[in-house]
Amino acid sequence: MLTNAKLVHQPHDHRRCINAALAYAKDLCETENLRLTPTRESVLRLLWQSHRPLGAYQLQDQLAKIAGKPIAPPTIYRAVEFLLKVGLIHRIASLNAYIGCPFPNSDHSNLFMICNSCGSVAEVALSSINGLLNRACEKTNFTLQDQSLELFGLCPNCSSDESGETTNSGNQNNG
Amino acid sequence: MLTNAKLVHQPHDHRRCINAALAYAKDLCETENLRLTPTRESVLRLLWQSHRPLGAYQLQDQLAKIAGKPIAPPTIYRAVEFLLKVGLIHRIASLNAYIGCPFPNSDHSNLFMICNSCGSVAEVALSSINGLLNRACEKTNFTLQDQSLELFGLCPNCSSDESGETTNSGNQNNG
DNA sequence: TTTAGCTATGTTATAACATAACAGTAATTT
DNA sequence: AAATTACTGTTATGTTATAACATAGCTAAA
Repeated sequence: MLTNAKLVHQPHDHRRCINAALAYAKDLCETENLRLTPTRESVLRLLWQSHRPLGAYQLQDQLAKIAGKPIAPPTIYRAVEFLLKVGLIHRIASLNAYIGCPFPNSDHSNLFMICNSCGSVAEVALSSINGLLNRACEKTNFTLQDQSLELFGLCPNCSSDESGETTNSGNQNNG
Repeated sequence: MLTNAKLVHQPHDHRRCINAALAYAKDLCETENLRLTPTRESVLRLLWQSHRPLGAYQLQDQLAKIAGKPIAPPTIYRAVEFLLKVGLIHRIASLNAYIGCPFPNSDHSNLFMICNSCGSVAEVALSSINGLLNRACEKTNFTLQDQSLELFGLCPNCSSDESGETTNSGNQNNG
């Protein structure tokens, strides 16, 4: 089971996450002859500023601050579209939000664990899940092309919270 | 594996689907002391008119026709909220759309097979999936509360279509 | 049988998410 | 340098969802 769950829920040097993601992205774009333009790089960086997903309009606000000028929605959606296409980020459908992909180089199952309390999202790649899903699809003659698996609940930090806290701005460790 | 996949993708007497869903809903509401008001019943009926999900504004249009007067969005969202809460329908997050639940009385995994071509949606309840997901959550100390598992691809009918058809209004059997 | 409380609906406005369409600019190829 | 392609800017609009407040109708206790 490949996952960034431990990392997401523990204090860590978050600059490493950002740097690793950026380095990978630059490398990928170089070898694939893709253009990691300033806008795209900024959006990717923003999506790696925490382990919580950001919506398009949150990205818009933050990018506008960085750029020092207003940014229109299409700019964000174009950057997001590119990053999705090349597999550097994911869209969390149930949240209408986007998050950096922690293992963009590996086949994985798009399985997300979304904390209802602090909003953190960990990703899990689990080949046994894919096996089961493939078998279910075969049985029903469904040709599988893509998938979105989203789990909702409480992350380890929020689970152990006896405080009954239900805010979304809680005790996450973003590094 | 509990599924309505075969039914969804074969010609069938669709009135049975509608009648069964309505009968179950009425029974449930009676025994649980809930109110299946005319609006709620209409929305449920609309969601059972085919095995494709409907968006809130599609429901709005169709309900307005039935009612012979304009219907405002909150009316739809309230009915949908109720039906979701009592487990009679599901929300397909990736489509922002709603569909009747084919086995509302059983614990299931909220696993959907969504046809990219004709838009049909079949539901599958697979306890082995739930087992795997539960184990993955235990391993990572994630407290699972809810889930949304959405598979995209081609249904049996559209898979066997050699025509390369990509419309969304295709050859589905709604009964 | 009215009044208090609760549930559901009506209504208006707006928030939040996403894209169409077209103009302009920058990089790349020829 | 011209042609081509990829990217960005800009305006407008489409689509999905909810906030806030008013009204109506049911239910149960006094």
